[in-house]
Parts: sequence; C-alpha cells; structure tokens
Amino acid sequence: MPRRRGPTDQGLRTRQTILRRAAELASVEGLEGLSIGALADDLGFSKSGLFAHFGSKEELQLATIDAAREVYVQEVIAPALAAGKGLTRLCALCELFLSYVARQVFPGGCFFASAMAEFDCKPGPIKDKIAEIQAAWMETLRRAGASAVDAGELGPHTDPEQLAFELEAALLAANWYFHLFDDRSYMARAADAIRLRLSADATKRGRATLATRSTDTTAVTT
Amino acid sequence: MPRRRGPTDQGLRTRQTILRRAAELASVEGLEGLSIGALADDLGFSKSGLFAHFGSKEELQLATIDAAREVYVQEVIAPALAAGKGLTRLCALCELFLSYVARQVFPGGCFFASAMAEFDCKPGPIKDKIAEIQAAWMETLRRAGASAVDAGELGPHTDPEQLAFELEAALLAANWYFHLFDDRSYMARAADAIRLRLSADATKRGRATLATRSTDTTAVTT
DNA sequence: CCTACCGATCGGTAGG
DNA sequence: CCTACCGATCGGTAGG
Repeated sequence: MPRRRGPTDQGLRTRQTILRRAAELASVEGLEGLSIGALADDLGFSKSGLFAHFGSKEELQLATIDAAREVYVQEVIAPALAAGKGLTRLCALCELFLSYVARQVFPGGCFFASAMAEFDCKPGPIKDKIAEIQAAWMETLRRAGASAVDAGELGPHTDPEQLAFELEAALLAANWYFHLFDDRSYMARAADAIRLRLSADATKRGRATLATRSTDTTAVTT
Repeated sequence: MPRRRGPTDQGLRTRQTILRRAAELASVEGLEGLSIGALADDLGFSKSGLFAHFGSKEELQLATIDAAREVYVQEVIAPALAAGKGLTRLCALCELFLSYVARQVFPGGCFFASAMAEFDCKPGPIKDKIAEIQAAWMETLRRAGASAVDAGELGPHTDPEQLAFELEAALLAANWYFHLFDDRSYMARAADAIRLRLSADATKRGRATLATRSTDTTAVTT
C-alpha cells in the first residue's frame, strides 16, 4: 500500500500532543491568552516548528476547540449515552459533567464554559464554533428530557428546552463557583438543585428512577 | 479653604472617565485583554499620560473593578434595596440584574460574570477581589431570601444559601446565552426559572407577593 | 521540524 | 498630562 501524501502518522501524533496541551492551557489563560511562543516553550518545540502545523493563530484556536470537543465527548457525552435512555441518561449527563469539572479534566474548569465566556461578545468564526457546540450540548440535554417525557418519567407538561436551560445553569454555576471559591460544596449544591428540579417534573415512574441515583451525588465530588 | 495635596477634582474626573471606559472595554476584551495603549488611544490620551494615573497594569485592573462595582450598585443593588424587603427585594434583585444585562450597561454583558470567568483559575489579588464581590452579591441574595422566610413569604424549610445559588445560576446562564446566541428569549427563560423556583418555596403570602410581579417578566426584555 | 528574522505592540520608565 | 525611549514578547515569514 503506497504511502499517501499529506500528514504522516508521526505528524498527526505531534499535532494531537500540541492540541491537547493547548486545550489545557487555554482553559486557564483563555484562547486569546494562549500564545504560540509560550505553548512551544511548554512543549519543548521551537515556535516556528509548532507554528508549521497551523496556518495562523486562529487556525490553532479552532483546532484546539476540536481537540477539546473530543475530550468532552469521551469524558461526558459518550458515557452518558451508554448509561441508558430518558431520565437515566439526563441524570448521567449532569453527573458526568460535574465529575468532569471536579476531576479537573481541564485545569481551568470546563473548556467550553471558559471559551463561551471569553467569546460570547466577540463575533467571528471562534464564537460561531463555540455557539454551535453549546447548542449541540443543550440539544443533547433537551432530547434526553423529551425522551424521558415520552417514557413517562417526566410529566406531559414538562418543557424540555426550559428544563435543559435550568440544568445547564446549575452545571455552569457549579463550574464557576467551584473554582472561584475553591470549594467543592458547590458540586453538591448543583446536584441538589438538579435533583430538585427533576423531581418537580417527575412522574411516579420518574421518581423511582431518581431514587436509584440519589446516592451518586457524593460520588461526584470525589 | 486651602487646596489640599493629592489629586485635583479634574484629576479625579479624568480618572473616573478612564475607569468607566476601561470597564466597558474589559467586559468585552477581558481584564487581561485590556491594554493600556489601546485604552489611551480610545480616549485620546497618550499612553504614558493615562498610565500616570496608575502605578501598574494590575492597579488599573483593580481600579477598574471598583468602578464597575459602583455601576453595579447603582444599576442593580441600590434600586433593589429601595424596592422593598424580603421576597419583593429578592424578585427585584433578579429582575434588575436581567434588565442590567438586557440593557447592556456593559457592552460585553455582566462585568463580574466576565471577570469571574476570566480569573476563577488565576490566583492573585484580582481573583481575590472578584471573589469578594461575588461573595457579597450571593450574600445579598441569601439575606433577602432569609428575610422572606422570616416574613413568612417563603416556607420554613427554605435553604436561603441553596436558593441564592440557584437564582444566581439562572441569572448567569441568561447572561451567557443571551450574548452567545444573540437571543433575548433567554431573559424570559431565566425569569421563568426564577419564578418557578420561588413559587416552589413560597407560602400563600409569598404567592400573593409573586403574583403582583408576574407581569414584570416581559418588562425585563425591553 | 529548525534558525534567524520582520514590524507591531506589550507594560513600564526617564525626564519634563 | 506630554515625548521619547526601554527590553520583551506578540503573530507571522523566509529559507532550509
């Protein structure tokens, strides 16, 4: 089989190494604060050597967002989809998010929370990409909620979009306050808020589902 | 009356002009992204002329936070304290926050939301100051909630600290998504979430208080 | 992937 | 409040 043109395996591995580290640094310093020189020093490359993988800083930033998305899918979305359907999945999405924040998968907290906060008022391709990813995440929450309604776990008057907004609000607030006050108790506050909110819309069947997960709350903070 | 040493009235006015503009720019570009040269150009000063008012960039950042705090007190806290006590005040705090975001008092959204997101993982005097201000804001919400319990508007099982966390979560989420998606409907989502959450803990007297404010929801988005 | 370099801008200073 | 300047670092390029 002839060797194709384009990036070699080694080149792709180097690229992945760069982008994983870039995502870690950007979660703390921001995607603008991420500097090519500092990233190269950190990785032991020359600045131009690193830069050769990307055409511009903006291309590096966009590629970093893709790499962070892969981490997020692996740490939160995929395990939640595998955990079950409906209300079980919705609970798993929330618990896995809180665990991902508590385990500091990214040292600066949720990469996308940081990126959203940094770019929400800066129009351009980076904001567009972040908005697309956040919209997909909200849609993942909404669909799990809608499926829980269909399964009779949440009552028929449930508004899945509103529910997704409120769950996401608690998750984001946990991310900020956990780091700002260096206080893990905000994880439990968010988990309590989420359990209360889900209980409010739950049917008898839904409450049974929730009961099986109630002990998982403390697991989130370890 | 002899003229004292120190800053003149004119100097103080110039300083205030600088800091108001600095807060506006920092809400979009971040407190680190705020550059002394760009700020000076924007205001028509020389860089060093502007810099003479502050000993370092960090001093400028800290002074900018103080100036933003004054705006926040004027726009949100003072009118809410004047609006009433207990549940009335708690509702006013939330409604005034949403209005302050919707009116874009700062062009980049809530100054403190931006600053918290930027510095929550960067230890130092700026993070400390932001944390102190956020703690005071949460305490303002908590006290209004506790006073609503004392007044019999919220039930005795209400946890005012948890309630403050959940209200703040909805307010912050509205701030982010309003800007990220350029969609005012998130203001109404947050107002709905807040009304629902307060209703859950409200006594009959509390529900009467909430009923008088229910039409204010749309006012927030104008 | 490297060395060597570009102009622009950064925070900050000297001296007035 | 200004002009003039400092060394360091920025994103990016030339050429290999």
